Amino acid sequence: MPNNKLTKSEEDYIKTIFNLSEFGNKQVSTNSISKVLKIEPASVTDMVKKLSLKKLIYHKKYKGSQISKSGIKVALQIIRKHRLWEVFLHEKLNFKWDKIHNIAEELEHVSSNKLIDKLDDYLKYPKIDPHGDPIPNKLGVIESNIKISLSDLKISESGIVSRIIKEDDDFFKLLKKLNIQIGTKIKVIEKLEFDNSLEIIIDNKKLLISKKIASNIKITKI
Amino acid sequence: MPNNKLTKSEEDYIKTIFNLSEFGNKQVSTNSISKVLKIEPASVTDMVKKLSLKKLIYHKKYKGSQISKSGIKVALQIIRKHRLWEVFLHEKLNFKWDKIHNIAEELEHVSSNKLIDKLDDYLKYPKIDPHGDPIPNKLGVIESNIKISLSDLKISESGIVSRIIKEDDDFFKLLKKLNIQIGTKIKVIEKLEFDNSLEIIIDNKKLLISKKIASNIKITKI
DNA sequence: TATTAATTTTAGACATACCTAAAAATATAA
DNA sequence: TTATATTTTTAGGTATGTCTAAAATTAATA
Repeated sequence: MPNNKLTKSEEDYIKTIFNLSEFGNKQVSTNSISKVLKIEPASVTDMVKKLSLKKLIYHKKYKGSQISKSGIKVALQIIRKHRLWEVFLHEKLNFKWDKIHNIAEELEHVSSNKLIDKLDDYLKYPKIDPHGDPIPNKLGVIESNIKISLSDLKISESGIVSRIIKEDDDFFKLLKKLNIQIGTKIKVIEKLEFDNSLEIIIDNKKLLISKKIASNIKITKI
Repeated sequence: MPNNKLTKSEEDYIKTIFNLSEFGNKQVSTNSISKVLKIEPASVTDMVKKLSLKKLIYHKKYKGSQISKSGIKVALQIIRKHRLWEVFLHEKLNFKWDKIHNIAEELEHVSSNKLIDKLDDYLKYPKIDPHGDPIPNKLGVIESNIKISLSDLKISESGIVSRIIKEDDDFFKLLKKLNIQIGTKIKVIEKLEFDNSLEIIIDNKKLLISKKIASNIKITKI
């Protein structure tokens, strides 16, 4: 049974809980939601109760929240809208990739499904958004095994190295020196405006790599 | 002094008051706003007081409301957004012209001015929307062109439909049924004394339309 | 002009989505 | 394991934007 139309607030909570839950597997604490949305924990408790009544999440007092199947469905549709709008803003309106998030944050709450499907068609069914994040299809399915360039990871996102593009001994040597190989876990902590270099963390050690290096490394987002 | 960001509700009221005021010249009654927005008169009174405090309208108890200069400015920007989105929906996403109004109604409240200016550029600065309504530019200026009401056409005169006044899905549907849209050529062949209905010819077919319908259709005389 | 009708406003309520302060439950540390 | 700290919830409050019912004002009509 499809739920009634959700408010912008409800949608924001569902999206946040989904994002914090790592695809629905983890319990999400009231405090963590509070921090992401910058809303006081007491208010989060209120909303979490409400969403629980609507069966979009499960919630037990003092025990955190877990997103439900129908909650995941809703979340994926919001994420789909967000990312499709990001593609539009970037590709058609020529917004820089770091300027599109806030605008998409507003557009994602426009309700018409017909609109988003037509937009999807117009954009030729893109699989990833300008940040490299995968776009769920109409049914909420995310194509798995999507690999994106390390240089497309956003700040504070992580991934596992899954492919090296440039097949070249010198490049391999360089990577070895940096302790980067297939399977290495990498987290991006900063992107320098100056030359697009990435500051990353590997095994708790910070290092700086150029955009060129990063764009020759494919990773699977985690 | 630019006002703080307005809520969706406030924007809806301002737009409505502007539309009812015929470019700021007329007093607008509480009841007429109530009817357009489908909100009870008592609630309209509340909001009208609030907008008056913000100097977007002038309001005297029991005497109706008049939109102020800054109110007009705000209204024109909302209308600009609405109509640019309509062009986008129609031209880029291939929505039928009678389906776009409600979606644009939501999109017009997305706040970014940068967004709307880039959209304007992307659409190549259109002058009219799919309903034939003029689109204010960034500064709120509307390029004028002389249009008269279909109901003011005389017997045996013809014109091209250039604008639909009443923006309402039911009315759009009716027009579609009658095969009337922007660009349709209409000739008036009779005006009935009985109720001021017009007998007109479209594509060599005669039909009868009420005065009310005719007065909501603007045409350019040919 | 006096009465009736219509419009507009006031008064009091309600839902939503937030807040603060304090209490309750859980987690951590001595 | 008890004391302390942290997290979460409850309780009560606020602003926004709506409502209904009734009072005030203005307009229409007999």
